[in-house]
Amino acid sequence: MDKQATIKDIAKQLNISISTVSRALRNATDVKSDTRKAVLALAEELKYEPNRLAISLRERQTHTIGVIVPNLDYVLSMMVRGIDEVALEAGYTVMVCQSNESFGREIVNTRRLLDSLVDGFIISVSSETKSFEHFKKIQERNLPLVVFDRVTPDLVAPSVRIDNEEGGFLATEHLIEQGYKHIAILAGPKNLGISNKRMQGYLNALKKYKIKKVDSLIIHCDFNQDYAYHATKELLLHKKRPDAIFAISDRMAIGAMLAIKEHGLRMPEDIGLVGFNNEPVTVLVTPQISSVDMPAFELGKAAAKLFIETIHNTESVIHEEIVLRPKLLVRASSQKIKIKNAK
Amino acid sequence: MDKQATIKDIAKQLNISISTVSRALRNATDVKSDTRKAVLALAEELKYEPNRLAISLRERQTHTIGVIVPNLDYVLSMMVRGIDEVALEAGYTVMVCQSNESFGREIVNTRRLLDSLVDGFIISVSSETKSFEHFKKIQERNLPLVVFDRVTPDLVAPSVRIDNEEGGFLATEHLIEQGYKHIAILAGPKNLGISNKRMQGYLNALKKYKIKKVDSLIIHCDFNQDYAYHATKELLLHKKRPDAIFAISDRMAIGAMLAIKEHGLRMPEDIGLVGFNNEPVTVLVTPQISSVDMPAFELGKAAAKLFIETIHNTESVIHEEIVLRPKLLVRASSQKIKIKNAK
DNA sequence: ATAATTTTCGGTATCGTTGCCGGCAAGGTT
DNA sequence: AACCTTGCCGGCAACGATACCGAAAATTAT
Repeated sequence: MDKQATIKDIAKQLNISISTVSRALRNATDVKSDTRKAVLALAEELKYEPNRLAISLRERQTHTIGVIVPNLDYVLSMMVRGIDEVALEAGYTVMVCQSNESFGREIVNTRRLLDSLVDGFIISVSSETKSFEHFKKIQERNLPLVVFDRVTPDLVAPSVRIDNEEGGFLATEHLIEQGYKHIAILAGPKNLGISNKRMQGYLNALKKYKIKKVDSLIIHCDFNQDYAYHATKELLLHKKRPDAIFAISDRMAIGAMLAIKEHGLRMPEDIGLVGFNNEPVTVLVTPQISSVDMPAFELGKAAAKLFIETIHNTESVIHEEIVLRPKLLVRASSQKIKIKNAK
Repeated sequence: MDKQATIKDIAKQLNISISTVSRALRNATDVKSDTRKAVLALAEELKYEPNRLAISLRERQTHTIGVIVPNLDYVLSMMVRGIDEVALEAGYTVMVCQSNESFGREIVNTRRLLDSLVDGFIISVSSETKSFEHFKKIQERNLPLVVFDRVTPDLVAPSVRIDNEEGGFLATEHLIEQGYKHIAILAGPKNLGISNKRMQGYLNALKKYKIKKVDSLIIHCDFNQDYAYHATKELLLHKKRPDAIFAISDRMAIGAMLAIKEHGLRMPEDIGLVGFNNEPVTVLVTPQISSVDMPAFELGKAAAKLFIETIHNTESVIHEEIVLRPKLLVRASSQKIKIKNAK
């Protein structure tokens, strides 16, 4: 049972030609119904399965999508699940690679997937990435490339993301409405578009409410809990410490929360906190953390749909840009003004 | 630039035969150094890349590993990262599929990966799975199959896991030593081996300390937070409620914690709690949850190493079984006896 | 019965690559 | 000078499948 049966085995056993067998298995025409029956019966018996490699080699497509993500945290793994869902439905298999937020690893992954002859890419770029040559190589080969979540203007491609600017705005406006005056922002690396957009929303909100932007309240640090923790500790030592923090990810919000607690401050009374992504952990900690909800699963599905669409319109290059709207979920960490008539 | 250059293009341009080009590119022997130089130069210029499909078709192997996991939560995504790490190093690319804890989905995934002609599988079975025919199909084709984390005796294959029995024992013994008397266990579905093993450890500890097993303290529920929450709520309504709970996963421990808090009980004074996996969330909640540490990344690496080993020893069927040892991390949720001279 | 048509099938090329074999020329050995 | 080695290269087959073309067989028309 070691070797898989091939079309040739069937042909030999039935004493007919290979081409006839092939036709009997796929094409409806050009084959007598008796022979077809015989072929199908034997194929069943031998557990014949067409060899995808051979077909792929001929057709020059593998029905495989290369997906590169910076990591597989809660949000991204939800997105991948969305991608998977749609891709499977459309007859595609997904190869997921993690870049671990490393530029070098991203290049290796791209190369590997190109080698594997995937039919195209769905990508979320690493936070370390500042050059996009490796992705442009994909486009030079005329392979479809969809960017999701972490979108950047440096890479022109169909994309799916949420409106990060609006998300940042919602979070900040909410803090302002709650009466916070000195609102800090924990942003990511300066080259990370997603971070810049959220910060732009933050700035827009300040402007709308005529609050002066204070540079020392704008912190750039790595996109993770530890850095956020240390950045917040420093922030709280300022002579005029912030009375609210908008962290552009929940991971960072958690880091901030730990620092705040260590500093003996109460949330939301002494300091307000809003995160981003609405990860499940936000409702597990005390106080629960307000967060901008990210429709991750839907976003993944949209990305895969856009990919399928792109691959079917190989001729007309479309550069669609899908933008989903985020919404703010207010929780204890930022609700200073108690609601009187709560439902 | 649409089509990738092939060996044939090089041959034509240099007016030499295809085989010579092939030899120039790989084999060191049998080709004049002048011609080799010319070939390499032209290959460089045309950005020649060997077509993996053609090679795979010939060699009958794709250098791809199919990985099927029930989900991509923290623990599993760490394991996948470990697998990825080792696989990449060894020249393999990984295709990750999520079964979403669904039996049907697992079958579809297996079939897809078999179709894609992966060289073998590294699998963690879904909690819903009771029949293993789809996996046995893999073995019938003589493809290497390594099972990790969720191992089951129904599927004979090389495997990597932690000693779940020991983990369960450590957790339970610790609770006993802290003076808890009525220790409940939140276990998973009855067909989930990983759960049964941890429960066996729990029973072993009870036996060692001559504590009678009470059936009403043994709860089977689905492997997630919600079910654990509801199960715990019920548990706490018993006339003789438990004074400690061992949850066989941190997710379930979180569910239990929520129910405990809602019930107005204090941890660790009124009730002790120990989880399993040592997910980061355990130190974010209040009180911090004691947990049995799972060396997830290492386990993933070990699984991939075992896979590589298996694939290189195709002749001698090895059924190695690697067991990593867990260790207990004691935190506030279960530390009733305060340590006097803490460091 | 013969011609015209339709059905059914086999042969061949192709996808891109490599392994095997055989051939030819240059150089070395008796 | 006849033989043998070695270096270098091209042709062919094969991996598994399908598309295309033309031919044989079967059917229909004349």
